Amino acid sequence: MSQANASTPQPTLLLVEDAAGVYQFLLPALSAHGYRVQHAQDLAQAQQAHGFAMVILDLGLPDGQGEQFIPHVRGYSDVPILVLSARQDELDKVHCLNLGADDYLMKPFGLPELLARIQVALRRTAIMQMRDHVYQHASLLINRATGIVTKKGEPLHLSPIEHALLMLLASKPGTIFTHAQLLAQVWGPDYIDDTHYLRIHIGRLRAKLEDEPANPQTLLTELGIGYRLA
Amino acid sequence: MSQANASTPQPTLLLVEDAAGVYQFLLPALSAHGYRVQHAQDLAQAQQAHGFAMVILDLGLPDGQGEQFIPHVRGYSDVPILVLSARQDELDKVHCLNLGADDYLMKPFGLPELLARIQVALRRTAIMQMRDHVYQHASLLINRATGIVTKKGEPLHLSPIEHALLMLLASKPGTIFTHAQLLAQVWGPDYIDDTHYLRIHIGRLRAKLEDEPANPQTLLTELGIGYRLA
DNA sequence: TAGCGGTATATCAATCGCATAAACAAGTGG
DNA sequence: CCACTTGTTTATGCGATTGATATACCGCTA
Repeated sequence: MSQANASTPQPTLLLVEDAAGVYQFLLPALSAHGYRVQHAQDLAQAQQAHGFAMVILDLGLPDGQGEQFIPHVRGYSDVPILVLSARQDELDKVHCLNLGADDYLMKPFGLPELLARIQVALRRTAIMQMRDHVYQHASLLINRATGIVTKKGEPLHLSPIEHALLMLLASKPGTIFTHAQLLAQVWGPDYIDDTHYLRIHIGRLRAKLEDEPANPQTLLTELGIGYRLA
Repeated sequence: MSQANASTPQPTLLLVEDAAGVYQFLLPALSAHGYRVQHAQDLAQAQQAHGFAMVILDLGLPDGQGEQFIPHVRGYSDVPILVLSARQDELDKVHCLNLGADDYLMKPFGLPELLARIQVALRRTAIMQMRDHVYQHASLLINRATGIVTKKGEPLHLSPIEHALLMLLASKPGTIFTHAQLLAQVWGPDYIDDTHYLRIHIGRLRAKLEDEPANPQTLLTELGIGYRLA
């Protein structure tokens, strides 16, 4: 797998590492693989860092203070935390993982494994972010961030009301939205009784985004309750 | 961190493991920590599995076929994959991680570490966040957040009254709701004496969500008082 | 064993809610 | 000014849901 790509800039890693022997090796190695790296040599520096996409934390810091950094980060962020340690104690592993770390790599480790595990962590967060922004069902794709809706790769053109309806439903796929909720959100609070509007526009939406509009697989009716996305 | 809690069911794990010595140890251990486990002894079985929240894959299968399961799963799902292996080869680790695995644990490993890494994977996929909203009993799942009810993984279709009744009962599982409470909430205050409505619709609910409707295990009668969820 | 209160099930017709079509009004851009 | 898109209204057919009635059940007691 290629590590770097001109059109997809790599994220920044925060390397918390006090041992010169380690960071003098890791810093150029990570850079060589396309990562930008912030380096902190102690907790104070680490706590001032910002803008990083993941943390590589060496527990070799004195007094076991390194572990404290895990809940500290977790207090404000969900970025992946990969712990490096020379300790062989399994309980220490479990402790760190339960504190909120995502991975724990024991020294000595090979650079390929470290790179692979960094990739895993970044890939996982990328998937989660995509999941937050993209809804997919069959050949239908809804990008909530951009508002773009495509079917079989072709962009769909939706009217403002259709768009608002679909975005609302896609904001919580699977969740049933009641008629009143949809009407209030899309048309306004005064329209919560005009369910016939809803039927018409749901019908038009289905005509555009269902393979068989008469047999909806994506935009589903909850009889007597409302609608939801599959 | 507590592993199990009667009212907050754990997700299902798919354990792909052919060695009896391993699964005879892992199956009860995982169950004891509150996980439901599907067990597949070979790839064919594994590929037929569905409904699991994560995969624990032992690479001990013959011909290195275990690795093939990783891209297979990735073809349709982002569920976490944790690989177990006796191989000490670092390249093998890197290979699996690059194929899409989320973690790689070398034998011998301790149960606490395995459990911690399972927790990490599930935490990452945010499945744990759903727990507060989900009621489970036997194969019945009620997601209060989405309003979706499934039995053995298949979504159940409920009528509006059935839905309202069940959601009300599921709002406080175990609590007895009197006939009057249910009638007032679902039908309206004028109907608190029409207990026969209740009987009919409880019966219809049971027909849909009980294994043996004639012998209810989930939606229970409190004679002379009302109904409750187990 | 029959009777009783409370509960469960079956059947069926009336009703309700939904999807669709068609027609019309309003707005937009060329 | 016209063609086109979008939003609203009305009407109709269909299927699911509901509630009424009748009947069956179950545990208990006399």
